[in-house]
Amino acid sequence: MHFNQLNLLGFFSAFCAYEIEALALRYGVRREELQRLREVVRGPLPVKRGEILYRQGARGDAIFAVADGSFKASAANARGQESILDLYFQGDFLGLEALGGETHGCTLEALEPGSVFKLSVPELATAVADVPGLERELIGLMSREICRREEHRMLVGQKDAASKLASFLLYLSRRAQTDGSDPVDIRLHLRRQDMASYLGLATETVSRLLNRFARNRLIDVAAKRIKLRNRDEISRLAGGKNLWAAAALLLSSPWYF
Amino acid sequence: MHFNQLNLLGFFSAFCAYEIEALALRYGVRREELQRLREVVRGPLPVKRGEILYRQGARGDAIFAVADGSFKASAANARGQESILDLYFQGDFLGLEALGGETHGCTLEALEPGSVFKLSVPELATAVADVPGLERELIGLMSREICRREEHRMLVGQKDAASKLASFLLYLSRRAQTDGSDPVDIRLHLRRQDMASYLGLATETVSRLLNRFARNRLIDVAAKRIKLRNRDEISRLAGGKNLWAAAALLLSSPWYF
DNA sequence: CGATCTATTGATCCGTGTCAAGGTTAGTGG
DNA sequence: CCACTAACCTTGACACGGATCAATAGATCG
Repeated sequence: MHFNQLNLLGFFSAFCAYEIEALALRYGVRREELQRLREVVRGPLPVKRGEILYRQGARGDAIFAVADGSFKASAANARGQESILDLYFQGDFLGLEALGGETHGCTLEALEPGSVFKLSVPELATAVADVPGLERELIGLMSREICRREEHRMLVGQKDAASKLASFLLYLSRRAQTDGSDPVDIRLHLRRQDMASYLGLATETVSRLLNRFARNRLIDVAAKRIKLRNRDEISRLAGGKNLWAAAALLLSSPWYF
Repeated sequence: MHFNQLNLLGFFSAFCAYEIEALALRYGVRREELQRLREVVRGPLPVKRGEILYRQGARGDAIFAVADGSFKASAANARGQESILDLYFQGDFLGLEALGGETHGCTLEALEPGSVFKLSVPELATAVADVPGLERELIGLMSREICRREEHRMLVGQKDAASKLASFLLYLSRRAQTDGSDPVDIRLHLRRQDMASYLGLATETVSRLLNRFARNRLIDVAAKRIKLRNRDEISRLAGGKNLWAAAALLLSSPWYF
């Protein structure tokens, strides 16, 4: 058995809806392994808006896969105020940082009604012995998680506020696309305050920028929705002052050849 | 067999210096498993200052463990200029983000003469079948890597430049301590330019701040060395304007009880 | 010992945080 | 269904931190 990023969620869905026999046929997996997995994966469990999946400091006894909806990870920073560390959408796995046996470093809250699959960590740990390829799949998940977070780190590292916001919009669009949602008319259940925190900006700056973008016909802003109208211009903003120089430098950098 | 964070590196060191028989006795590991591991781990391999372990875009066909020295991970950002994504010290594992089978997202360069253990990814992938607990150990490594990077993300997310630098100094001190180096007199083979990039600041700002800290008797600055003289004051700076408020809020937050 | 890269220091200016006030939305209870 | 309240968003004025430009001094290396 070998899972991969795209089909794992679909597999979970089928997993809980179908009989073992049908699944074994459909995915070419041995019946005993499936039986074992069914003991580990629970769901899809419905979650309400504002529901907390786990809190900062709690034991990492479960990880979650987002079946539907969106979630925010937040933590109290050194100053004591909440700051948004991460946003999760369909297909993302939550709580991987606690797989090493440590506690959760952040609090996870649902931004809208949705549903998740829940995987108990202790049960997962024993199941890996019975299900070949499962642990390997976990490694793949974590490596992708590292890359996903890396992207956010580069985002908050940007100096220009407009670049940050533009990059953020493009990221949301990309995510919507892979989730099968509309990549142009983006639904986003996030307050300005949360966006600002996620981007490392002040609330007022986000508000000002969104409205400036709207004035310049780059986007349309509505409640809980942002529509991209001029993607090229947004990309240009996201890339910094001159993308051409970047491209030129990239082409001349040694590893490229 | 069960490795853990602290002894894995020591295990590698012993691994390459001793005979299989002696190791099997010392660590209580079966001889066949050791034989298998020896095929995967190479080193310690000496590296020169400025040597590149891998380049951005290269296939992720190996991961490395730092036996000695320090390394910087850099990548060309959207603007085309190099930016420092990460710093690695003794005991850190490099290249984990490529374990999922993807390419390296950054270039890895030695900051000083040192040595590394090299683990071939394809060989590692086959070895996990023979060595129980190895894949599980990899998952632990990656979860810690996620947390380590998270810390950096919070660092670059800080607004105040002095906070960033102070946090950075404390991080270096903490790392030096766990590596058995002097946590007060920190060796650091890093140009101002690289520090600035790592912290998301301008070179001049770093220079000014370091000298301001030195003027205020917080630190002593020498070539490739920084000595912490007033750790309390540095902590205060790192924590933002008032650490007390933060502590109070933390104590009153619901998950704490 | 010059050539090149790196660090320091000063002057200036722009961007964004902060404070303040008013407007809008959402959620609650009568 | 509407009044009421609290939370959220927008907009303006202002100050300040840090980026940027520029020029000099110091370090490093062949």
